[in-house]
Amino acid sequence: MKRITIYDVAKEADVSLATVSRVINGSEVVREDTRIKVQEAIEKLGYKPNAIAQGLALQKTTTIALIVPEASFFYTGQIINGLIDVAKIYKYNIVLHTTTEGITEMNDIIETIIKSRVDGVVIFNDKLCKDELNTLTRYQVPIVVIGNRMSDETIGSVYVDYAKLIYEFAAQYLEKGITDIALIEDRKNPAMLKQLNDGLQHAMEDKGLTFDNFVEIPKEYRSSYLYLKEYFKTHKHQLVITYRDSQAMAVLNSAKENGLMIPDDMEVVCILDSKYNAMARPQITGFKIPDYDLGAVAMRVMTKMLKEDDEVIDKEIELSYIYTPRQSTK
Amino acid sequence: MKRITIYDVAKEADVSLATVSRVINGSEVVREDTRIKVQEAIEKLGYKPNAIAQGLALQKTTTIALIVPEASFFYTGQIINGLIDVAKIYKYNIVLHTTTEGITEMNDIIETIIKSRVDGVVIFNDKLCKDELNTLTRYQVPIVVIGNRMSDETIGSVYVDYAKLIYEFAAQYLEKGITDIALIEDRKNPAMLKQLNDGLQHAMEDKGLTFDNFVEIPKEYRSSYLYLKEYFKTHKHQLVITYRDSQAMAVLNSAKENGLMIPDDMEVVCILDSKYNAMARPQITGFKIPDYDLGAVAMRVMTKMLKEDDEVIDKEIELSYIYTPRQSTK
DNA sequence: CTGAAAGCGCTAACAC
DNA sequence: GTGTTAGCGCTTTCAG
Repeated sequence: MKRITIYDVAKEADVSLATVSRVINGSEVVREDTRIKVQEAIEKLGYKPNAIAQGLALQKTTTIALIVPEASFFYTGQIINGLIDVAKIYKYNIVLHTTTEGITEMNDIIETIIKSRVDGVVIFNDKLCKDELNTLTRYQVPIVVIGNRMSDETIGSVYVDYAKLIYEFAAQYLEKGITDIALIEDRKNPAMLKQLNDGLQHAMEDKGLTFDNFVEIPKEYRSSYLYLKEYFKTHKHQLVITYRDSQAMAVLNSAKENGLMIPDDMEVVCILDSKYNAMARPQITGFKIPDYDLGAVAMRVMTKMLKEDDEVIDKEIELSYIYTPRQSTK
Repeated sequence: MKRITIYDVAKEADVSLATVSRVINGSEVVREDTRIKVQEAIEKLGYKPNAIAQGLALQKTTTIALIVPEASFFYTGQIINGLIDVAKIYKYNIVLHTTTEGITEMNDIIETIIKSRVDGVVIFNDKLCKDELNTLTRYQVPIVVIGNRMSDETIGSVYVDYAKLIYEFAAQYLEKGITDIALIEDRKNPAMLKQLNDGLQHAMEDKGLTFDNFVEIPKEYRSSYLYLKEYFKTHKHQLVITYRDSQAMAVLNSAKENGLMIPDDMEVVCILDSKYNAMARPQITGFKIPDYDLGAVAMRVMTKMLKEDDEVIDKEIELSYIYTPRQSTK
């Protein structure tokens, strides 16, 4: 099948290509019968407008780029889902970029993004440097950041205040006299870790204490499980806080196997709740983070930034979490 | 910053735009000093070639579309990771489409894909109809299907033979005289289910038996857990087979709470292994499916199909699984 | 209400 | 080696 263009349709319908263009774009000014004539030609030829050519002519691609660390974590998946679902509503396409360590230079991604002339980019990335944002800004690409609070002429953000989350949570425990609180984490996500650290620190300081119970574990489940199995032979805390579900499970399994009863001997909480937390035994307490909404709202903010009218919009949107107590805390 | 084009660079470097085009595309024929001159102009102006315009001129977009059911399952995530990683090597962009139930019509996706003139599409979708493939084929879009075996002039596929997998597995058990085998599954993925069913049926028939132990459970963990908690009050099998990790865990938890010991009273196996299977207690036996590779190989097949030379390529690629025994089977 | 023509930014013959 | 020019397929004034 030969590539069929607007020109073929024009000939078939015996009108000019301008008219065809008008009916494609739903212009009001076309007379009913010529519209029908054109529609039929389109149908007959199986014509589909070339979005690339449209993009060139209109100087916009109706696609936005999404940068995530990697696609396989449940919450990144959810963010992608949310983002795509609302992108669909506004007819935007999503081109996905991952910043897999060792495989991709962030710079390369930014480079291809600029070349591809996307209308905007949504970034959910942990180690996100100001540099990258700057070059994007230089090329006037609107940005929405997921996870870090910030805003600017062309930057918006959607985030959860983890510092506050952990502060409030820890404060409760400290209030009850429980002060041996440990944070068990790899350093995969420095920005997040900083927030958690700050919040915890803050809570401790309010009680005249200092926080120094940070336990660094390996990045993968298996090795952290083994690591912790050793660790809990000689250590124990009143409360252990982890970030991801797999980390909480490593704690759970290794502690149990060292004879520690959860939650009686030690309480465990996982910041980023997931369905797997409810499948573990004991079920793990967590905070429901609105991951799907982070994506959805980010995309919504993006569409607003992309609209021409200068309606004032809120460029920093904080989403809230829901404490979800289960069996791993008292 | 004004949009800067190849023309600006040409003026700045005092050459024609053809020359600029040549250096952008690494043409050999440019003299060294003019190349440098142009490079400097590009640098100075911060010029980035417009991929849209290139796409128009070259009749190719260097982007391929990926269709998945939804992004949040671990294995879809892995497929995406694999696909993107190799796409990166060949400089392809990935635009991601999800077929979330109720939100998207498959037809709409196909429509936007055709309009966006991607160079190819990779489909990992369960309820994938021949219809959609046909319209894609009609517009001569090369296709690689993940998960179902098929091939054609413009269609390739990468898959795992689940029928064989389950056949071989079940045959072993039947050999030992274990015949009360149940398949516990929702009907989210009919194509997959059919394969499993066929394989199991086949194995049973080889022993002069028939398979009729299909137990349909709800699609979400929580409800299937509750469903099974009732079910195991009055039922019990020698071997239970599930598809996804969450289903296996629902079985595990509900069975345990009904006093069934795993694996002594009942063995459990999960077709699609995941890291969570190793976190459960008892740890769940499964089959490592090369999800990352499914994505990676699919993309590799795609690049081969896209190459001009008519090197004969294998368009049906079967990947293998690895049986991973853990504690939930004897 | 419809058509003619310029332009979006780039590539690829074809000249020179 | 480098420049000229004709597209790639579509949108959008500007006339009529």
